[in-house]
Amino acid sequence: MGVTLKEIAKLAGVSQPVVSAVLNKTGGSVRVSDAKRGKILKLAEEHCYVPNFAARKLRGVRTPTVGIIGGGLETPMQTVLLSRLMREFSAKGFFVLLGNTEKQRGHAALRELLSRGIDGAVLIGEQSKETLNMLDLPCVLLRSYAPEHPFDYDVDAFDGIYQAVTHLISHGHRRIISISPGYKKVSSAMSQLGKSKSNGAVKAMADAGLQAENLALWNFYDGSGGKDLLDLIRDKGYTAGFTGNDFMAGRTMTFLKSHGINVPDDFALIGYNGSAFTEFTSPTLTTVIQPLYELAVNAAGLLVERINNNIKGIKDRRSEFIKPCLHIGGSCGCKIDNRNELIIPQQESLTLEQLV
Amino acid sequence: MGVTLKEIAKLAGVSQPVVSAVLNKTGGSVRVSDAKRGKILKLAEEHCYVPNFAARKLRGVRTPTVGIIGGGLETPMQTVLLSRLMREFSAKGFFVLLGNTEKQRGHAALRELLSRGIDGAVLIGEQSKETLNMLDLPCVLLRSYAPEHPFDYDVDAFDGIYQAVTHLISHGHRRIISISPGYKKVSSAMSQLGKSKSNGAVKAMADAGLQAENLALWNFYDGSGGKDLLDLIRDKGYTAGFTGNDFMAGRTMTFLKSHGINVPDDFALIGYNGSAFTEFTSPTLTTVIQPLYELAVNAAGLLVERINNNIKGIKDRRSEFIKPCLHIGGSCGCKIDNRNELIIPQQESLTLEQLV
DNA sequence: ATATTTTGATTATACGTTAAATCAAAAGGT
DNA sequence: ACCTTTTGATTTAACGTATAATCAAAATAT
Repeated sequence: MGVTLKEIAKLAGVSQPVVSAVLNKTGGSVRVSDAKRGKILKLAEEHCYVPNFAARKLRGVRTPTVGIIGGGLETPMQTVLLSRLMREFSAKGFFVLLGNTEKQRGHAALRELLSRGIDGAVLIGEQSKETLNMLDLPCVLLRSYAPEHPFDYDVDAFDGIYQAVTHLISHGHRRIISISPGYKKVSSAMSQLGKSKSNGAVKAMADAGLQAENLALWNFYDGSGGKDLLDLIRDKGYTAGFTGNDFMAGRTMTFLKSHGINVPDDFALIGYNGSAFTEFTSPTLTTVIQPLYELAVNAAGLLVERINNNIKGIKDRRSEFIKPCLHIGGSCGCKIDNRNELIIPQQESLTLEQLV
Repeated sequence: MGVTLKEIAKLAGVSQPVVSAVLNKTGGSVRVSDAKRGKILKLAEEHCYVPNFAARKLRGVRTPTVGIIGGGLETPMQTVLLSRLMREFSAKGFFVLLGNTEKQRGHAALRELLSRGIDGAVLIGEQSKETLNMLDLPCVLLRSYAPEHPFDYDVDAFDGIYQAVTHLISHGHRRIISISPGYKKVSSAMSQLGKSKSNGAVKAMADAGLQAENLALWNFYDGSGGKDLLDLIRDKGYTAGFTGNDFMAGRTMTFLKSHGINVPDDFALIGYNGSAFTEFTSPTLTTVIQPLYELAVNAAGLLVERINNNIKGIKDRRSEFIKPCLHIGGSCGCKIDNRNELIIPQQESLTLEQLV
């Protein structure tokens, strides 16, 4: 490790607390002459003194730090959320520790962060009972997916799909396909999310007086090469659909086009997420924008508030759903203006996906 | 903070080192009876004992940890690199600390990580002299952009653009436009990257016997609404171009199409990055895939090697460029097959951008 | 000239952990 | 019965830092 206070003290010919006092400006009842102060500062600079975090921490010096568990970097949306959370905490003066959720279970990741002395934690996704029990510190739970699971903020996926399906119905569609990742290969957390979305679709159909059988489910990962989807469209009278994410929507559009099925005239499609690339499909993709920015801002604000007021544990959750926003493109059948000017984003408003 | 060894010791009616010995299995010359061992383990479990990281660290217990500086989450490509680095380090048993580069200068971020006791660091992008001087620990420098700046691995942006331009020339194009972010609003690091790319383009032109004036530069952010670009294409005989990233390429395609300029017949276009969405443009976008995976794997491997062999400081850099790969789509004029099967990615091979 | 304050420092202590050194008692060997 | 080994612990010390407590000398006050 680096040079210590004691070593600098020896070089400067003073005792160690003097050095500590100089470098911290504060320093209790220790006073020091200007001559020695200068000497010490110079030596510290020369030897690249960096305070030993462990020692300070042990001593009780607080370095505002929060941990984030479960917000992996595997998907773009996770990344966006994580990025925004980090920016928020950074702006509020907190250092952020990311739990290694790659190999470790959420539980082990939490232990790791706890041992490093976090002041609070954001937990993303469903957590085990074991993990929840250990949460004797200020924390915020996000995106639990499961209604019975405690949470503070979550994207209202139910409403997102409700909006999408209602919109498709408003275009006159009566038989609609849910194109989803299915339950075969996804995590239990995602299947909970899938359930919320399904419920949203069912409710939208019911509110429009449509029977449940008018809502078909097709598993994007069924491995049939899309044959079943074609059957639904050509033979069973389904005229619209929505997908679990924009990528699936893009792939589906490409597939349908290659089979002569025109989007949106023959089949209307709505994606999910609000990925930046939805403007590049032909037609542009109508999509459900997840309010991740608001989610991150709320989460960071709430956690800092709880840290400041020392509110520990997982009681008294907010249980607040944030509504997504339907972003209209051309894939749902809406008429949209053709731009003939180059749209250049302002530097200030560049979103994550728009940059390099 | 949580419960301490001393507290558990008191509850168990033993001295504190006994508890330490039980919970660490190792424990020096301390021996302990099975009865007390059980009692202690039970108490630790009940009280959710988590070792104090600061105290262990101070005591000299090594927890393999690396820091990453400058790999922000602002752009998708940064994210991809970061994600892959984290996965690599995680797999090798290292905890990863991300420097908060949002507000802090790289220098302050490094101090922060150093104080937290990292065993090594990956530094992404150009670093200040001050930062480089402080690097008295195992480290790997990535993506310096500036040739005079020390680095271990970098994407060969020169070659990437060389490949792109050479490819355009092979399609018969003689006058080519570099559509770049320009120098107005980008960081100095990016302008260095821009220089490398420019040099690659110039070299490709020269190798094909084309004069420099056949290479036009157009600043995507010039605010002209694309007028100058249209002039270049309609009046000055430019028939092809390449962009600084895929997003700019997508926007450019949309713009050209709205003005009746057909891609690739009227104007051939190649993007940069290898973003997943390039398959969704019409025609699909030919792009330069950055070898970020290889970059991350190499970087992680080298850093761990340097940590293990205790190779400190910034001497003896690898200075190795990794070549990008030109991914052919339809925007450059190549004939590509029309798929009529739905392409479903296998779960195992899902790339970052393909998931939700 | 003596008492008091101010200045400029030193010594001591504690944070929680680990490991070495030490120690008492029980068990085993002759 | 006495020496040796083994078992099961306790006490001590150290990591680097920050602060309280202490102290000596110089400056100031009375």
